[in-house]
Amino acid sequence: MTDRPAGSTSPKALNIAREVRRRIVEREWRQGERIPDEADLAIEFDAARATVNKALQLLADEGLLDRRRRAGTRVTVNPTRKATVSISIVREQVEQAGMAYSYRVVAQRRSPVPADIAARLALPEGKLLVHMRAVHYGDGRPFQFEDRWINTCSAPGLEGVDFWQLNANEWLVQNAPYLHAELAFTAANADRREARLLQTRQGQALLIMQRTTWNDLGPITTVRVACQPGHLISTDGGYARSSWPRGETRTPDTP
Amino acid sequence: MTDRPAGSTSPKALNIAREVRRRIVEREWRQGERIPDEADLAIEFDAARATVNKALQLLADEGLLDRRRRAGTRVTVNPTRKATVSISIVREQVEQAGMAYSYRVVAQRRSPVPADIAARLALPEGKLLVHMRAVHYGDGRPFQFEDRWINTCSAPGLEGVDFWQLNANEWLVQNAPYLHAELAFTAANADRREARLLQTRQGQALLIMQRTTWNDLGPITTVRVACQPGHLISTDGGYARSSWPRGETRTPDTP
DNA sequence: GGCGCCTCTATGTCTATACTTATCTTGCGT
DNA sequence: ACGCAAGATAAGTATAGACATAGAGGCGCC
Repeated sequence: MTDRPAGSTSPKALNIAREVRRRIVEREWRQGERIPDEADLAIEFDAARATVNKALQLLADEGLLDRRRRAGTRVTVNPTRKATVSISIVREQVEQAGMAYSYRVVAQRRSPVPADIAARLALPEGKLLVHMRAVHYGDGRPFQFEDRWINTCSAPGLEGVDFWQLNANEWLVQNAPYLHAELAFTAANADRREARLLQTRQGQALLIMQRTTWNDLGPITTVRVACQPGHLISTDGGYARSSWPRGETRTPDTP
Repeated sequence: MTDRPAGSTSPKALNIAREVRRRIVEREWRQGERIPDEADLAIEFDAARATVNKALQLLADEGLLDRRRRAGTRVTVNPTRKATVSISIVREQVEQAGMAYSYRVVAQRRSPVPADIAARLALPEGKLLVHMRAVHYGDGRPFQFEDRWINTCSAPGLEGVDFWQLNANEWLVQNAPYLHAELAFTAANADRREARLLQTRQGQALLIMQRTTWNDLGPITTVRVACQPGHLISTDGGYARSSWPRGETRTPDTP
């Protein structure tokens, strides 16, 4: 439905990229081998060098090619492939799953940052930040529990906002675009509070997502999100801008 | 050390991207607002339209801009920002952490695929695949436990390989480049086997990474990796190729 | 032989130009 | 009023040409 990258009618650069990728995957060009230079490929594919360049850059970004000036382009030996995780606001995630979204603030107050959070934010320990805890629900069932610290200094306009009413997540996304973000995943056993708020048992393994954002004024917010048990975070396709079937296209047979 | 993107001597397209990003972050151009078209920006920045295009494409990929033909470019309302996880071979991860890598195969045999794995691979249930379990160690301590299914049909040349000796992970990376990959994270409580192999207690929360790769012949391999307790998977910076000052802009005071 | 300088090459980047394509706008005809 | 077609516009893509620059390889000097 989205599109059918029909192998020949899509943009030329993508066709070239696809063909080069094919040659690598089918081992016509093997790991570590040098491939023809841009000028030659331009002739072969009857394209301008800039177009070939674009295609090869794409594959280099994917991690399939190694390119160096003067040395030429070669197939990566131990490809470090990249996958991208898309972080959208929770409400959208929930609604996209066809559930009704709701949200409850569990606690909110200004308090001094503990050492670990301070370190993460590179702020002096004990500085007063807004600390809040909230639960996001889908169809009334707990979806995520977030424990967030907000640095009002980096989020002008935040003073007058009442997070008991407004969703901090969305307010920040819409009003405090960031320059830099860090994101990490880990797992942890649910403690008493998490178990209660996520309506599960203590000790249950939870996927933890930790996220910190900065702008030019400094750290904006750091949040630790505990996902409902069994929650899955999946990444986009194997190569950038690919438009692989959204998942359900279970190719039924494989000869 | 790495580089000093001195704000003006780096590639023109990146400078433009940086400036546009700044205008968005500092809310000169607000969410939903339409920004000047490429031609105008080209004039303003004294660049060719192609250069501006490149810059804006970059920001669109980051999720900061929404671009549509004829409609122009506007600042995304609810930016869905993307982060990328880099997946390299385990040995490199371990060695990069300054530890000595080792590896032990726990089990390997051909066996019929159970239903869940079959579904994931879109293969008929019961098909004979290579099933193996292995543990990766860093400095002798368990680092990851992997449970892998390999479809020999999609990995020609694999027949003659002895995985009791060779590292499957590396063999596959080097010999079976893929066209498409799926990657997902979740958390699970360690079962008896996992607890034993990872030298932890049963019930310990583990970060689970599930990965499946495909080439044009079909599914190649699917693997479920259980990481050592506390393991953190972190993503690259908030925007592509960013190089945030690794520490000096620590605004020490915030009035 | 080893070190450093020079050269030449393949990629990196930009430009000006042109054409394509999606889609918003306008205006015409009924 | 309404629907539809024509036009205009902004992004998408490609191209030829140019210059910049990293860096591999060769040369010569000591």
